[in-house]
Amino acid sequence: MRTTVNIGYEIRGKRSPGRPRSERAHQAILSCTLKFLESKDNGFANLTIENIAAEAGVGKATVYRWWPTKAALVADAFASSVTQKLHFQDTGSVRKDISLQMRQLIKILRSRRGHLVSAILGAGQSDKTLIRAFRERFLKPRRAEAYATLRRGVARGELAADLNPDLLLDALYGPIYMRFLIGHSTLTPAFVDDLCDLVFAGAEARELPVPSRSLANASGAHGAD
Amino acid sequence: MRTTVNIGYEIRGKRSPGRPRSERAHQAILSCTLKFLESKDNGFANLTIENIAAEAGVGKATVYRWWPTKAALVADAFASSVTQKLHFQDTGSVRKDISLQMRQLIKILRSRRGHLVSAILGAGQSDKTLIRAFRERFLKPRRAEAYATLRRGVARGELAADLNPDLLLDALYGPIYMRFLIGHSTLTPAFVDDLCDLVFAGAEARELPVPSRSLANASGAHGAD
DNA sequence: TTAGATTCGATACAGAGCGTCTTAGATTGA
DNA sequence: TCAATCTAAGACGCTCTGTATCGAATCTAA
Repeated sequence: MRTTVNIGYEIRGKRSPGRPRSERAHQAILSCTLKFLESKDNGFANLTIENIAAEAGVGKATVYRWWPTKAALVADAFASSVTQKLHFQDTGSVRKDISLQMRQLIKILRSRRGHLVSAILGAGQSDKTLIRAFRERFLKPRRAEAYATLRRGVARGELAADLNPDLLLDALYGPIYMRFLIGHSTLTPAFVDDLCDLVFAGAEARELPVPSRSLANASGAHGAD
Repeated sequence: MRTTVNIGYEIRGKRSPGRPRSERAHQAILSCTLKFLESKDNGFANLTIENIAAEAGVGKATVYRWWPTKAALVADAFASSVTQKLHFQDTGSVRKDISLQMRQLIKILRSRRGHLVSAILGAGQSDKTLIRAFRERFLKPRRAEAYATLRRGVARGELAADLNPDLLLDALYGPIYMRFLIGHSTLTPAFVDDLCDLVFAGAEARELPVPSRSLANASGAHGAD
């Protein structure tokens, strides 16, 4: 299943004969998919290939040629939209670095882009391709950055060295995703602050910093599915 | 929209004339819906009313008569299946009471019943009726029990009295739901233990127990949607 | 310049499932 | 008995699916 944004032709100057793929059509399809999913009451369920094709001024077969399923299309649209505005700073304080990024995340989740995330995660519950795309293209890169941030905190003695980084990150981000997906309570900056107060209180170093073991190989800490 | 399990007839002995509703058909429909959603690769998306009707040996119109949408049917099926095996004990330790219940929860989520939960939460992302049904019928009753458990902990001086109960509960259960829905890591009893270690460390009382304010009116702490 | 390859937009097609409706029969209270 | 309400079965028009076909367009290679 094709789930990568891959123009497919013109690799090292070589190009197979034939009419080249229309980049205009490609972009129009992804753009219309994003626009559809970001709008108010639309979700994965009522997105139809026919609508997207018509909206993009494209033949239906052109969509099916490049994306075998609706899920693959949405996954690519999501990947092409992943914001670059979600980074960790280096303020000298882990707690500050992370809470700032958490604030950025809830801002995105509460914006129109949030609809896209809930569409992906929602449809992902019955389509493993989608949820995998979310993990690989969204979660994993951000985790990699977070690991680096945590390692800085350990080196500065702010965090316990033997703390499991995935445990800490899930404790911080899990409540955000839970509130986002279940909607039983609001996602506010004050909530982020309180959450950080609570979780970091249990994550602080209680002895002098020692060479980290569990954080040293943090990037390999992803468990199986 | 009808989303309550309501037999509808025979209220206070009064019954309108006409053939009574077939309880056999009613139960067969709910049962087949549950069976379908609990099986391996089935989700809300590929559940069809026609299949359910055929499987239950029931006319399609009989389904539509009682449930206006697929979502209402699934919500009712879910409500009729909500296990009674998910309660909090009173061991004398909040941490123990809650971690035991968390272990029960992950056991359910990892079982066939977990498919039902992910189907509800997944489809709920594009159907507010469903996600509301989950909150009202599953989350809220369990939260009410959890508040009581936390109050006991405050009274015993195990928890800080000024701690927001929803914050603490989201910090504990959010990571479970996140792992369950995103699947980036596993839901094991060891994870529950580590998570409790981390979160309760920040929730412990650091002064003598005082009369609780935020926990006193905990049952009214649910925010807006 | 030409032949072959590949894509394009458009549309036709069969199939699945939707939600409504009709039918004929069953079961109740008045 | 009769009106009311339910039942199972399935016909109906509709939308969307995913595939196939069409002539036109655009590229490489000979």
